[in-house]
Amino acid sequence: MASLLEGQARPIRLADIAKAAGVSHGTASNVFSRPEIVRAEVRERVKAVAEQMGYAGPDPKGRLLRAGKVNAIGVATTEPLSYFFDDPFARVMMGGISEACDATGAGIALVSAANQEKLAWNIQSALVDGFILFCIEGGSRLVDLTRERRLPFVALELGFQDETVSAIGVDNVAGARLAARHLAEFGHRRFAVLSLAFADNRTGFATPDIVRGALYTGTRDRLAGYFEELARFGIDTTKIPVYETENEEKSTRAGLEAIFAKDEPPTAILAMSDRMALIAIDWLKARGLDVPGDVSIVGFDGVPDGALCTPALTTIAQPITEIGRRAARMILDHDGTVRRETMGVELIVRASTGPARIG
Amino acid sequence: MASLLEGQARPIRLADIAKAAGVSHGTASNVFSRPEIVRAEVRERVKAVAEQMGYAGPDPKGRLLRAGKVNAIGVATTEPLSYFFDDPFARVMMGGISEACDATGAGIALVSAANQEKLAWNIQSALVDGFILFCIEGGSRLVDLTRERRLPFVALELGFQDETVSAIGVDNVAGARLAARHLAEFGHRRFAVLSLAFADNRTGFATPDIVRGALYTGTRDRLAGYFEELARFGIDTTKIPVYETENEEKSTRAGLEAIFAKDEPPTAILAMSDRMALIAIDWLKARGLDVPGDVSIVGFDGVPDGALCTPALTTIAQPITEIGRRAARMILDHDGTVRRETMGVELIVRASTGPARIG
DNA sequence: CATTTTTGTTGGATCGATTCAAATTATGGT
DNA sequence: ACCATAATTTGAATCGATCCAACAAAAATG
Repeated sequence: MASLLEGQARPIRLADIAKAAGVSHGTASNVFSRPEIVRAEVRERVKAVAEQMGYAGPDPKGRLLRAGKVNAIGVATTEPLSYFFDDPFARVMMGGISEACDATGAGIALVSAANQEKLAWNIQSALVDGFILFCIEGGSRLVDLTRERRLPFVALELGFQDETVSAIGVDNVAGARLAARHLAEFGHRRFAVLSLAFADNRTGFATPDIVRGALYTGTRDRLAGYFEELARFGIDTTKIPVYETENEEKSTRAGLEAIFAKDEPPTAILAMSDRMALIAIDWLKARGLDVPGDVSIVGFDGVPDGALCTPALTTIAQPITEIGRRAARMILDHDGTVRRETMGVELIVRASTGPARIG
Repeated sequence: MASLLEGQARPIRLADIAKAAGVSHGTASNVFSRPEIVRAEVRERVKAVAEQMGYAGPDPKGRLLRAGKVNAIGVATTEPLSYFFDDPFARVMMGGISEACDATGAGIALVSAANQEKLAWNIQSALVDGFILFCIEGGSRLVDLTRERRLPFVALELGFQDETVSAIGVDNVAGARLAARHLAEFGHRRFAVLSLAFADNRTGFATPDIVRGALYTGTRDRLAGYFEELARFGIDTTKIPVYETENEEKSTRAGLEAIFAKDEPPTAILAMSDRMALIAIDWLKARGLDVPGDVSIVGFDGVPDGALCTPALTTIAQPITEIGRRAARMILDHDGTVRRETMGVELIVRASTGPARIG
């Protein structure tokens, strides 16, 4: 008898309930998804049967296929998953995304992969209605992969000049100019730049060639902004060392070593991220250099940590939370159009910058 | 003609490709999922057709239904989604979960809901293979809801005495005793406790009645640990004010106000979370009280922020990352058994505790 | 050249639900 | 009792893939 096999772990389906309760599966379905349209008596009977058979409720896997909408947005990066919880910039951004998702009841699916094949697979198989892409390293590959899914997506924090992809970024040139002007007005004349990558997997001093061939236009624009403004102050920008890091501890410290090994060390550092700026402050302090007495430093991003460290970091603040909110909304109420938004930035003067030493 | 309707947004299905390429859907499927078993010539033809028709690749929604496995684990809480990125404890925990997920290539789906109906719906419809539950407020409801899904799940950080649910927690009694002993050995005799909730939505001084009827055994155990140990030092624990907060700014400050409004203010505070301890340090400093000179304070949890603030926080550290890793692995390689693990804790002595003032 | 093996391809069944037009039953009015 | 109308229920079709037993064609073997 079938009952002998009942012990099998086969999960109970809606159809099983329908059969057991003696109704059609259409009605059984209604009991769960639109209970008000089924007669009370029948409804209770079906529910009772379901309860008694240990039915887990309509399986979202089945529902999904029919409904089409997942009601979740995917946030993808090439960094490991922990990036979302460790990195201050990412965290603030996720805060904005969370807000927008909470407001509509949507979920968030975190997608990532260290190695390349897995990334492809994870993007291809993510159950989401759209993607928000954190384009750090390898951003272009991420975009290509995502485009194949033919789902709405927004690229964040970057310059893809590719006008066919939706993106939200900040005015990098303007922000960089703000930073440079601030330092120049303090009388600084000897600069160094802690740069983000111009292309994947690069690190070390950037030559003009590298800058010219920049894959990441965000990096390129920030540098252009720095240089344009400094040039207005009559500074020879060709002499300014630009060190590309991976925006983490090791390569940033290496960059600082290299920069300060030169003769004529800088009195002012332009860092393209708060992360690097914070590491730099730490490194300088450990070296016995005073910030801002000996060296002034301006970050970029405006992460909360910058306000808490000593000295508090002067920086170019992006409206990170707002960017996150907008990105999420772009996906949530996607209308098929490509949107490119550029947000303004703001110079926040705190304690890490001061007048250049006379001499 | 059908071609006139081609403009319609109807997405292309695998079956469409198969038809266009003149192969069966079985073969078309193989081209994407097991390309090695289909003849090169056919494979290329199908791929070309797919490319040309703008096929997005096999839709995971379809695949999912067949495959059964989502390859993602859900992390749920009753807090808003931003909790995962704001709260230090949650962040470290998510770090551990991320590690385990990265290792196996699984994704993370964040599930939450402010209001109750939405929570139910979100839990019911989350596309995941199992859940990790952050049982803060309303933990029991979260557990009940999740149980209905009949998917593997683990409850975190808590005392559910319910032995039928898998859980990972710490030895709250032992940890609390460590904290209490440390302060008692410093000669402190006047204590106050900043407590987590004993039941949902409570705040204010806890009466013995409330403690006895505690819904959250984690809170209860910590208090029991404090009291047991202090009693061994001959301290009358019935006199110790215990203030329940919601583990956030407002109620914690209210608690401190209330505690220090009493005559005989404490010289030592036992906080059941680092979060409260950190707020307390801030509050005490603002009030002109020295920590640990006037008041010593011990936290609980061991979040990274505790090491960075001034004075650095003495605390009972949980192996948070390890708990996260284990929880994730419990779901990832679930074997159908109920597992309950209790992890050890550790007293980390930093600068927020010191000898009691003589007097 | 017949027979066995190997390699590729086919198409029906299945995963677990929802939807909707049509059929059935109930209700109300005369 | 009879018919129009409203309230329920039914069952086939659909969502988009994967799996697999059966079959066909090509290659290897005797």
